Amino acid sequence: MPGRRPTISDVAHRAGVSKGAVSYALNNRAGVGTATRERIFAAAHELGWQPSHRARSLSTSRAFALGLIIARPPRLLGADPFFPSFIAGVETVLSEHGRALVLQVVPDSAAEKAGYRRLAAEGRVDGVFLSDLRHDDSRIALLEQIGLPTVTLNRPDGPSPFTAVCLDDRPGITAAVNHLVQIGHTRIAHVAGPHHFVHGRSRRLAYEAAMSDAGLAPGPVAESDFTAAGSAQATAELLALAEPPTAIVYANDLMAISGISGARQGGLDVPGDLSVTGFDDAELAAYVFPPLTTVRTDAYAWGQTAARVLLAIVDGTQHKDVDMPPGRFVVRASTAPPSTSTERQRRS
Amino acid sequence: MPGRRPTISDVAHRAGVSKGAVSYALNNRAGVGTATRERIFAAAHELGWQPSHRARSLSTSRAFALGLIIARPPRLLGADPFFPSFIAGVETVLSEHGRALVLQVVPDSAAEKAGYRRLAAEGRVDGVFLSDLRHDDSRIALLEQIGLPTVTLNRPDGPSPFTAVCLDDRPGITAAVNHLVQIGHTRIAHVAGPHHFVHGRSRRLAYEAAMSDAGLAPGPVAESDFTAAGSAQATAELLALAEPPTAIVYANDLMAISGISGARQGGLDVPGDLSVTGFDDAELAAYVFPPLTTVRTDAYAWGQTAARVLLAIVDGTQHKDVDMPPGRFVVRASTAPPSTSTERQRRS
DNA sequence: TTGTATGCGTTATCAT
DNA sequence: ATGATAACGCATACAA
Repeated sequence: MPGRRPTISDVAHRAGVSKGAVSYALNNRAGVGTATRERIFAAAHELGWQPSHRARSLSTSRAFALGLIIARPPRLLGADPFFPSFIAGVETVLSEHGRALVLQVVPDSAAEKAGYRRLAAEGRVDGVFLSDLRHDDSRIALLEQIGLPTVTLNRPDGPSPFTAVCLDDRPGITAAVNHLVQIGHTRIAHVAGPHHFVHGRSRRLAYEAAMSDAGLAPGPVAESDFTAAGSAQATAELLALAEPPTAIVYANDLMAISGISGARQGGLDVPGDLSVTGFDDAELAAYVFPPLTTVRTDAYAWGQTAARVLLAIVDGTQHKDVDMPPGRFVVRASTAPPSTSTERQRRS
Repeated sequence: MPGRRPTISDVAHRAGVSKGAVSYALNNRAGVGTATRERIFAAAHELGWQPSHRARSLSTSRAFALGLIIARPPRLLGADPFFPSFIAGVETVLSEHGRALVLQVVPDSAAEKAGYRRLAAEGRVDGVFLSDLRHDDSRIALLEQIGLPTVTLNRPDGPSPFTAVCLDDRPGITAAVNHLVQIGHTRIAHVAGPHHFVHGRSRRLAYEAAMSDAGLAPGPVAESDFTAAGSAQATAELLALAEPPTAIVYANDLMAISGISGARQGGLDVPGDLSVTGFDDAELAAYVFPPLTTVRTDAYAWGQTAARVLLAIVDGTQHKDVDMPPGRFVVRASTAPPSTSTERQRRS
């Protein structure tokens, strides 16, 4: 039989035992004597046998794969450093466990739901990561109904039967506001992500709380969409106010970088006339001008942990929620004390 | 039989025919009479039957999935807008065809090879996309030996049995150089990607050819690594030369943006003292200061085409190489005529 | 057209 | 406790 890959029957034949025995032995399960077990191992090794993933999948009704669906306009996807890093983290764990990652990228939420249905119906995956949580997220109910094991990235704001792996973004935002307050800013604005995203909302709330805690009225908030284009518009609006902010806390780096450019385009100096903070600490953040003060989050580690938790759940283990260490605030050169108010007035 | 999903046998039973007949009917193949065919369709519909992906996989020895392995340091992955867009394009096609994408992210080339072996050995995928081609790419031989159907993104510089889907980056680079020459630059440098990458090399060669064609000696070239950090160093080296360039053609946007910052950090004005061009046209390119003159490539369309071609190949169709329309040169504000030489001398 | 064998590993059942 | 046997899952190919 040249070329044909050896099957479990071949191994059984060679070892002079039954298929069943081989299966038990190779899966390290009781019911096989030590001597036979060794004979089976030897035979398997000599034949170069390795299990057929497909046959295994069929007989165990498992996919040995996990799924991730990303719902974003494709062109914008590239701008966000989160997913690639997250996926890389997931991968390191999955590959150790012989699991694969099935990835889907869809343009909108409707396609996303169809995607989950399909992954489940076809049995492509044993579980999924649920990211970019939304306010009153309808995907929770869908996944529960489908019965697909799920790990959510952060905690949904509604009821959820799923384990959550969380990376609290509030401390980072709080640190940013506190830093700005400490160096003398009082008119601190926020460019938020969409409020229908849990992380858009939670960062905004953290900003508002930190402002209040500092005895300041939460300044103007412009809701944007995490994109550079959206930020350009939001920033322009804020800077056009009668009393423009002296500092802006952005909900991610991409918007912050775009914001810096917008300010400069408008003739402002950063950080002289406007301080800026970001969130994520993308690679580029340290290499823009001025280097961006931001919050470093470890998406890679998040991916690793989420993968481990989901694997455990898929294997039937209960798992309680996990909290990742929150992001660390990194001060670079895009923040500085505000110029004196007379100077500001002259400019605006 | 509550809860159990209907099998092909159930359908056969209900329609009063054999399993085989059902299979033929449902796959629209000859050998089933019209009347029976309709009976079978009705039965399948009533039972809500849908084919089991796993059983199909086993019996057809196909995975109904395609693979992509990305070998990059995870943290840097997020910076490059190419893969997310490419993947999104791939996905749109695959989902139409009921195929999945299996993604692997690995830190280095050794892990990548192991990855291909595993995908093939486990029969996880029916074919793969080969990206980030390298000079004398050893993966070609590996994939050929494994016998995994493959589509390469761009043409390898060695012999290759695989179909290539190409997006020529040379016209874009040529356009960038020509543009700079036209507005008066003569000392035009290049920050290249690693030469062991085909696209690092080809962009450099295009730069050199364009310079020669313009009657200019190809200026200094700094080989870098496509990252912001690498670019910062390369840019610093170029600007420290006795005769620093008045313009730099970068091999990608990320390096260009970092380069702009580096120049500004060094007290130079962009584009006043230094013109800069990029490559990719990432979303951010239009929203940095100054907005980046660059080459827009359509990674999304590239992904779609590559997916279609690979699907055809996997289905047994021969396919000849495909050429995508090359990137379009987009002029923004990071390029301008050079300042007079006296002004430059004063600065340097 | 139909019945049956095939692909492959897992697992429940049975005999020792 | 150890091992054999057979059923299972499901679509497809092929002989009947």
